[in-house]
Amino acid sequence: MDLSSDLLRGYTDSIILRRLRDGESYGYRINREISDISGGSFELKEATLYTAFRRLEAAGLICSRWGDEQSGARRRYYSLTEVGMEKLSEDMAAWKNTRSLIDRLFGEVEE
Amino acid sequence: MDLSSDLLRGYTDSIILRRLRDGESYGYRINREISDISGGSFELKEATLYTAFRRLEAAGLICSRWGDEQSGARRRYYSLTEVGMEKLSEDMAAWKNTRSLIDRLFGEVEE
DNA sequence: ACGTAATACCTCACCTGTCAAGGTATGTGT
DNA sequence: ACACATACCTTGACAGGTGAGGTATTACGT
Repeated sequence: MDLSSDLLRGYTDSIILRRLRDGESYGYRINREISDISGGSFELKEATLYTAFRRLEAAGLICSRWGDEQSGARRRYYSLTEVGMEKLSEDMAAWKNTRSLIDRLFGEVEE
Repeated sequence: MDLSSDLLRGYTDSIILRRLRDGESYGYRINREISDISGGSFELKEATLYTAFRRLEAAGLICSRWGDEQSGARRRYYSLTEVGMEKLSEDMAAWKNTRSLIDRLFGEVEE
């Protein structure tokens, strides 16, 4: 089952932040990890991913440096700032609330 | 805790459809119900709500009729079409998948 | 008589995030 | 030589959410 990214809109930033919580990483790898975790049912489009990096860096949630690869394509490495770590915590807490809210809104019994 | 509606974008349509599953209703009431269920932490903006009605009706998921209130403001009543009911079922199934995906993407242990 | 609030509907212009479609460059396998 | 994987990037169009505005009816207090 393919998941429409409309349903994940609003989570892209947090998903990327989460990928960086375990340490520095780069775009292509993050994208593959997300695709792997989702079992292929979802993947960020490149345009979305790189737009998100710009947004997150401008907001001071991540920072970047160019890698010094001796061979292969150059990579830009991103890492979480302290503000970014706090934001991630808030986002994960907000997710629990949102999840329970949507569950209730879709619930079988209310009123 | 206030929920950013960015996190709920993509669910507005389904949430409205769900409100109509128990029978005909109208905008103002639907909005109040959503607000009640969320305990006041979330409510659709009017512009969002009425935009959604247009969209859903154009898509053939709901249909509308003007009420014949003897007093008070006029109401436009909406109800689910068959296509709308099917769409709601699909949306609720998609939600379960999305929920589990985000849980995994936010998960503490993977790889 | 007048103002205010609740009910109930609506539209327009703007903003933001997604993404198709393009692009660049390096290294590996055939 | 050519395709493919890795790895990055930008532009323009599009869709949904929303602030700010609007209309109309009824009820209540002063």
